[in-house]
Amino acid sequence: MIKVLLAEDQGMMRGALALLLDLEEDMQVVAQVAAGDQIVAAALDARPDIALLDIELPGRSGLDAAADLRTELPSCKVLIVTTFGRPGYLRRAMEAGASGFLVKDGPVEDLAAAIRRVLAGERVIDPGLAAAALSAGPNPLTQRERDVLTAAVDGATVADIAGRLHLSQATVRNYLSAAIGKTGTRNRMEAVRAARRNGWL
Amino acid sequence: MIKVLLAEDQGMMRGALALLLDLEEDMQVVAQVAAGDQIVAAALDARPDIALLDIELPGRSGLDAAADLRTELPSCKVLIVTTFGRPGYLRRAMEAGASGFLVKDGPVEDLAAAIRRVLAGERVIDPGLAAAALSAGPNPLTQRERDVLTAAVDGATVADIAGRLHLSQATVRNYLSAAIGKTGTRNRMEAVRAARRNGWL
DNA sequence: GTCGAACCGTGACATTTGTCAGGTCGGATC
DNA sequence: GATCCGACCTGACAAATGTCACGGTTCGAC
Repeated sequence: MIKVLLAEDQGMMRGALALLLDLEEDMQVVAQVAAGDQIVAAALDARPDIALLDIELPGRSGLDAAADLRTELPSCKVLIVTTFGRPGYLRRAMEAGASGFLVKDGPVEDLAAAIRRVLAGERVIDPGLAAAALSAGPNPLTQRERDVLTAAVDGATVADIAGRLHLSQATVRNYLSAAIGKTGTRNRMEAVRAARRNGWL
Repeated sequence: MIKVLLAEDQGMMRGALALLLDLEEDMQVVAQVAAGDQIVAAALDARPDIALLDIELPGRSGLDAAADLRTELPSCKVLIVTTFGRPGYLRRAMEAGASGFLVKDGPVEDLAAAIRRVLAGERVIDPGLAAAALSAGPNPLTQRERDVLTAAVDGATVADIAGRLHLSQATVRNYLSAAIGKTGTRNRMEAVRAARRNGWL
């Protein structure tokens, strides 16, 4: 019997997937969590064979939780199941030790199949997405550039960001300018969108 | 037997919900579509008793499709099932003739229950969300202000927007300024976010 | 027929933003 | 030790943005 942990913040999605997986004769959902910072504790308690992790979760990113899981419970495989097939996400998932990366666009049948393949030792990755991740290259942004960009997502002014990050306004502008240059965009909003699309934030 | 139409762009979610509803003895999913502009055609073909519509769909908004359905197939009830419980969405859904408004956060059991209640003639609306919709008030933005704001979401410059909407740059700035004023924000990005949060776009 | 509201425009102004050319400092790497 | 790179900073400049006051048209409501 395959024991599954399910981390997904959307209640309806979580419930539907749990119900669906429990219908499989050889699978059983032994833990369900809605927040990223509950994943490790729930896994240590329920001892699943595999963890299905969404990426964008409240509390802690599924990618960070995946890395934690690899050290805290190495016997548990990790399968990332996410809405957004972003190149940077895939790259980070692999670096975090995930065994598979599935986007929620595909048919439901893929899910149980992916679980079985991962448990059989395979790596499950969408071929098109893998190609996109390779062609997109690694994240060109430095840590500080990411910080400044993420602080700019909600329309904060330079003064806001400078205050939040304890930087000079001129420095913030320089980082923003660098990020705009590296993303090949024209202003901070385009830079934010480009960085998000690639999973660089 | 309750015949259900399902409109949802995320394949995994759509499949899981269909499977789940088909498990109910008195329900049957007679049509599944992934795009908003296929809803009416599919409904006229399959003649469902109720249509579950997501709002943010490719092709055509679920809210617009709901209005179409009310005229093309009045016997079919509409239940909006969406990720985002935005006040403006709820208001528009009611104006479009929807019988219910459900957010995907809640437990799956709510879905079948909501369908049955709608078919029984009830209106199904989250009480907290209804209160929020009332307190938020109606959409204060004019049509043109909405146009300009939506054209600004991707970080387009004033010149871009003016070109896309065939307006003078000065006019665009005036509309943006008005939208910023009405939303009580400080710049166009905050205005966009505020308008989106309220479902005014 | 008057009124208000939405629509579209102009011109001028202060502020914010993006760019560029510099400089300091610490930690890798060779 | 020289050389890179990233983290910080400064100052100055042009461009974009946001605000304001003002004008005009159209259209529906009262």
